[in-house]
Amino acid sequence: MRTDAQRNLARVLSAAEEVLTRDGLSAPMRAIAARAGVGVGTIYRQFPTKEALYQAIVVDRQRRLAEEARALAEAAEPGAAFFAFFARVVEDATPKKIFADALTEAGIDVKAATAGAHDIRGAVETLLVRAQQAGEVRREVEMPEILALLTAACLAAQHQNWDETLRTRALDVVFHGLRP
Amino acid sequence: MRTDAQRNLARVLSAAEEVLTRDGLSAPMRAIAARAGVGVGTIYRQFPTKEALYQAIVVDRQRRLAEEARALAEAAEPGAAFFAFFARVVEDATPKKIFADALTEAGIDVKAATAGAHDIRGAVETLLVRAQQAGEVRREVEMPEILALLTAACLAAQHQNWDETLRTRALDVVFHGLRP
Amino acid sequence: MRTDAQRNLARVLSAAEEVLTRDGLSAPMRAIAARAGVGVGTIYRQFPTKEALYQAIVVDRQRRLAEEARALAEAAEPGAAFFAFFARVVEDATPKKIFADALTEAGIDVKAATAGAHDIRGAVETLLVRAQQAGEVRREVEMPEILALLTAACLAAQHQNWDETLRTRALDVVFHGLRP
Amino acid sequence: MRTDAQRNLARVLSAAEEVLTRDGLSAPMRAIAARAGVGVGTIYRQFPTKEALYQAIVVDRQRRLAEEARALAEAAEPGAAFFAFFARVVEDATPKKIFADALTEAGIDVKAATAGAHDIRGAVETLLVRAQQAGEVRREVEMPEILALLTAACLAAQHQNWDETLRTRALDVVFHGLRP
DNA sequence: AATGAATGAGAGTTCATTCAT
DNA sequence: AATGAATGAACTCTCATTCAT
Repeated sequence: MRTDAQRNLARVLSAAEEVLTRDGLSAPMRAIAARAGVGVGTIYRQFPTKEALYQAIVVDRQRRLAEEARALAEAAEPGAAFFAFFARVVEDATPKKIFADALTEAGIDVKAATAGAHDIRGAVETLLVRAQQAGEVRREVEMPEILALLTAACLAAQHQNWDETLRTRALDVVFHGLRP
Repeated sequence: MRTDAQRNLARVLSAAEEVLTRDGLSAPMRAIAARAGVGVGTIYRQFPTKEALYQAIVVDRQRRLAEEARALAEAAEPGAAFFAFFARVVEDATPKKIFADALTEAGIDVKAATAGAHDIRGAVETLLVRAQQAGEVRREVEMPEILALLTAACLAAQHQNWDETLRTRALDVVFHGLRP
Repeated sequence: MRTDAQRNLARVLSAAEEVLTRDGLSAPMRAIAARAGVGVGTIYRQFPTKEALYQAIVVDRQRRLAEEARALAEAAEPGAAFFAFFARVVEDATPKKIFADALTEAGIDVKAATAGAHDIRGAVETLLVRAQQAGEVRREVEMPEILALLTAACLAAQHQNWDETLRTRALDVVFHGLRP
Repeated sequence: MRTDAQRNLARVLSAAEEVLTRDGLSAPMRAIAARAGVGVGTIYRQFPTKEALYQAIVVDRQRRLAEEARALAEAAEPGAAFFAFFARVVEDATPKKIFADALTEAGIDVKAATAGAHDIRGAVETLLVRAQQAGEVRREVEMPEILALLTAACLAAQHQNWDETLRTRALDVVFHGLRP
């Protein structure tokens, strides 16, 4: 039964991300359960409340973002890597409100900064510092505003449904402001 | 009873702004009515649905923003005026989700751009053009990204509850990116 | 002010009959007031409750039906007069639920039978007796079933929206059953 | 939980029939739920709206009426069978407004006439034709007026709360009118 | 005397959560 | 372990009735 349970957990997380992302936090648990092909009771076995399920997705996002950031940390061109990561996150965020929440927590939650696997803050900071050392980002820029700007772009991209043109033009301004 | 009705309308709008702003669109109508010191029926007399009440507040916001923008349009220093308006909006937005909705509509709704009193888009554009003519903002920057960045900052300021320091640092980057 | 009040009373009754008849008892008082061109308060000055207003209309109907019946009581051909009255009531009832209520009260309410102006029961009975004396209606038929059948036809005509053909065919059966 | 669900469905239908029949369509869902000993949510699980619940009862009535009619279709004396069915329906209808609605639908809805199990129209027509072939009902009488008269009697019986005497006397007239 | 704004109980309906199966 | 039927509080909205103007 271990395997079944694991598969169900994965299914639930995936379905919840899809449904909550598309319909907002007010989406019914039934809809998530139906998408996952399980009963609502099965979700409640894993997550005591809807809020807990949402948090689990946010944490999952953080983990994936941190992974991407770490993957770019070794890149040959630190400046390009940093800006690519920034743009990539905003691009993915367009239809996904949850990205912004993931980043919000990263900016606020101190514990998250220390948790190894989910240390998105540390991973992004590595990118930032390397880009600064390469002279591609101004030295006086610090992490809080990076996360703030990243969150802002994600929120607005999702809220206003930015198309590619608008995303490019808006990020151009931000990147211009980050460069020396 | 004309006077009473007017006072009640004002109370309702004020209470709705406060409550919806604080608790989001999911705040119950009862809560708004209680805050306004009226019965729920009194709200429904003026606004047929909750959505209509929300829209009324958004429109009111647009009007106020447009007024502020127009007031700054004659300022002696166009660059300072533009950046001051930008910063002012974000500052006010910090606890008010509704600013972002007002701006989102301005970016999307074409009709809003033509309605005299609520023409926030036109008012901001005047500020932008004058700042560009004064050489304080890059010529290639256009209205869509201005509204997108303004919305983004408002959303994030509210979502993450930006303090003054964070707001200053984040806007510094954006303003740096807008300058030549 | 007496004239104004009287005119308002007439207007209210007329509007109430129209609206309640068309939309049923669940029609809002506002709708009736609007149709009458008065405020709701004006209705409540004349009728303490919605129920009282409805009763007033029923009584008014009874009065009119009784008048029609009395007018036919002197007719040359008693049989034709009786059947004509029966058919006439059903015809008028088609879109007017209130006819049936007026008749129902006539069948039940003993006081109504004694009240001069509203004595629909007495007026119909005169028609019936004369038709029986003329040999056009069977002697063993009595008032209770006459009112019951009349009510039944009115209710169904309104409920099923009888057209002329159906009304004629259904009443043919009833009239055939009443004749010797 | 299949058994519980079935029991609850039966309870809900039974309670709904009783309450809607007694208090009309304006009876609150809460009252039905309380009568059935379940929560309102349980009703909404089976019936998406109050209207749907009402329709379910009407359809159920149609089914039962059609069954009774079919049972009588083989009877030895066609005339007696037809009149017995007519009287039986009116008798049962006395406290049940829903019978009339079931019949109204039968008279209007063409689809109902083709649906096997609910084909009340077809079942009654069989009774009628056999009674006519046996010379007990006039040949010129047709289905539309039969259903109209049946509905009328049911409506009035419920509306005026006919007692046995009144029912007998009223139906005597109708049956007399149907006979040659 | 007339108005209609205000009230608030109560309507239908939804959905997070529980728990019998 | 998994299901989904059941629960009922809470939601938005309506409308009979009251009462300040």
